[in-house]
Order: sequence, then structure tokens, then C-alpha cells
Amino acid sequence: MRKKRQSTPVAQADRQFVLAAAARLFREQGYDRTTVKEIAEACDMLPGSLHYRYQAKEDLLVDLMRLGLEQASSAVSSAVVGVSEPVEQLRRGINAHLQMLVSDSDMVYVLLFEWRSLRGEAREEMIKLRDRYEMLWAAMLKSLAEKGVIRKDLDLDLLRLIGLGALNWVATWFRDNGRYSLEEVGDFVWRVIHSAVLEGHEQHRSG
Amino acid sequence: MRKKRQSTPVAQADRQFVLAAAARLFREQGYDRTTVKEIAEACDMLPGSLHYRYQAKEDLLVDLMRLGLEQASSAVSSAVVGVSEPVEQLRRGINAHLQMLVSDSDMVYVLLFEWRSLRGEAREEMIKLRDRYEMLWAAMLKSLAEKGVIRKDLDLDLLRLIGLGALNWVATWFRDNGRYSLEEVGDFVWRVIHSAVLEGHEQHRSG
DNA sequence: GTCTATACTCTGATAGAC
DNA sequence: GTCTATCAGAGTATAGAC
Repeated sequence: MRKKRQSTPVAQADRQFVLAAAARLFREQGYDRTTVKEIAEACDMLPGSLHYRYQAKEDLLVDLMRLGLEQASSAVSSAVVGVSEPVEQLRRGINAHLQMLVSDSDMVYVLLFEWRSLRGEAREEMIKLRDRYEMLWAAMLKSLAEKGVIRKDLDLDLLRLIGLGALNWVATWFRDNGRYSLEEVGDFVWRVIHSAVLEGHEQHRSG
Repeated sequence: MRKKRQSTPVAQADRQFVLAAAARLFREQGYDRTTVKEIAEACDMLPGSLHYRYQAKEDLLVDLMRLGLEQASSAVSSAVVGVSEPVEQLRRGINAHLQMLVSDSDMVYVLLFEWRSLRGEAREEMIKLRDRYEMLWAAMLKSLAEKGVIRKDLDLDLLRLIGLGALNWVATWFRDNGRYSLEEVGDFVWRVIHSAVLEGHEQHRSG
């Protein structure tokens, strides 16, 4: 019995296992301070075996980020798909993004903070993939704007940049079982957006 | 003629020169990928001379961050000092913070994105110093809240964390001579805060 | 205080047996 | 596909002359 395909379901699970281990280490220590030996150990392998899968350490980071962006895109997509109410769509997208930042999978975190370790072509590729993810948000905001839900005096690109920035930074201070739950954070962001960005909200002030 | 003091004005200028060169390199390449040799070269020195000033590479980063936080604190302080109107105070503080993120001095940037390179005691010290800077903002927000300028349903700490996060992330995408000027960014943030955070603003909606 | 030269350590990558 | 062993290079830190 010979193997006919390289990308069997088993190989996929294997890939995810290796990348998850690497992601955890990269998140904890940073890319540069993590050695291939450590990654191999975390996978119960020896450096040689890891080298069989990824020729260079950088290749591992690139593949990790690729997977991370796939996960992020599908997480946000599936959070908003089938939701017809545009405002509710935005709310769910925000929560999905926040959820990823603190989820068990550290890939999105690594994606946000370790892309500077890449050089040349590898970096270009990641920027392209990241932009594709951002386009998801751009499309969502554009659709909201066309429905007249967003204040007309706000630049949509700036809104996306500042908004995602506010969310992304949460990853730097948020702790599970910390002072704030993720729901509280999402709620807070939502209230701010609701009063500052959305057109036609109820004025919060009573007197 | 003997030297009586270590910390002459000249030594201070010298320190700033070395740290500024290091900050630029750390910002461009990251702390780990920057060698002490490169830093020395950028200061027109040899590694040995640099070693005379800082025993270890990490000491240099710590001192750099210390200076960066001093600069940040004094920049924000002097931006708001003497401004009696609390809302205007906030606006100026935001602009000062933004200005630092993109200023020639890369120290604040390094401070935000390279503190993860520190371990143990050094990291603890930086967290303490960073918290002191954040307390500047906490005090400003508290004072605004006491004057009834801030919506009462917003948690002040979350407001600080999310707000500074939105600002800090600007450093990751902002480019001089890019699509947006720093003024536009500051303006945008200010409009959002104005409608979402401040009490009793004019409703932006006309019809 | 600054320089040259070097010791020591660690890492990423490789070669080749199994 | 996984292992052992090792190479070649880089980088920090140090020693000691000047």
C-alpha cells in the first residue's frame, strides 16, 4: 500500500499540531527567542524531524501565519453569515475577532505581533494575506454605510484601522480570569461604536 | 583636573545619542535581530566602547525604555498643563500621545513593541514604569469623570485601555506622507470620543 | 575611555544511518 | 519519516593593551 497524496487528513492534523505548538512558544517567547529545538520538543520530535517538514525556521512562521489568517477569516465569516441585520452583523464580527485574540490557538496573536520577524518575500506575502482579511471588514463596513447605518462624516478606512486597532491591542493586556471578561470588553467596544459610529442611535442622555 | 560627577550635561547628551541610535535600530529590526555591533557602529563606536557604558545588551534596552517613558510622561504632561478646560485637555493629551508614536524619537515605539524581549526583574521594572504613565491618563479621565464630562455608564479603566489601544495601534500602520496625516487621525479619534464618551455633546444627527 | 582580539555559547541547518 | 552527530556561522561578553 503506497501513499498517493501528501495532504491526507492525517497530514493536516499533523500540520496543525506542529503549528499550534510553535504558536504557543512564539507567543510566549517571541519568534527570535524560540529555538527550533524547543519547537521540536514541544511536538515530541527531534530537530531533524521538524526540519523534514519545514526547511527553515522562517517557513514555519509563514505557514503558521497562513493558517492563522485562514482561521481568522473563516471565524469572522461564519460569525456573520446568515445574519441579515447589518448592525447585528457588525456586533458579531467584533466579538468573533476578540474571541480569536484570546483563544487557545495563539496563531492570531502571533500573526499580529511577530510578522516583523519576516523579511523580503515572506513579509510581502503576509501583508497580502492580512490585507485580504482586512478586506472582509472593509466590505462589511461598506455594506453598512450603503445601508445608511454609519455616520457619513466618518472615513470608512480610518474607522476600520482605528477599530481593529482598539480590538487588537486588547490582546496585549487581556487575561483569562482577569478583571474583565471578554464579554465585558466586547460590550464596552460595542457601546462606544453604537453611540459614535452608528447613525440614528438613541441619544444616551436623558436630561 | 578631575571629573567630579558622572552625570554631566555632556554625559546626558551622550546617553541620549546612544539610545536614539539604538531605538532606531530596534524599531527597524527588532531588539533580537539587532546586534550590539550594529548599535556601536551607528554611534561611531566599537563594541568595546559600548560595553563600557552598558554591561549587557539588555541594560541598554532597559535604559532606553526608561528614557522613553520619561519623554512620554513629560510630553503628555506639558501638553495638558495649563489647560483649564477639561475636554480640551483630553484632546491635547491624545494628540501628544499620537505625536510621540510617530516622532523621530523611536523610543516610545520600541517601548510599546519590544518590552516582550525583557525577562524577569527588567520586565517587572518596565511594567511598573509603564503603569506610572498610564496613571497619568487614569488621573485625567478620573478628573473628567468627576466634572461630569464622561458618560457614567463607561468604566474608566476600560476606557483608558481601549482608547490607548486604538492610539497605540496607529503606530503599526501610520506612514509619514501616507494617505492620512496625523492630524486627520487625531481628528477622527477625537470625533469618535466626542460622540461616544463625552456627556452632553451635540447630537450629530440632523434629520 | 576607547581600542583590538578572542573566548565561549548557542543556533539554524545539514549529512547520512536506520 | 525519524534519528544521531556535527558543521559553520553569528553573537554576546570579556580580557587586556593603549
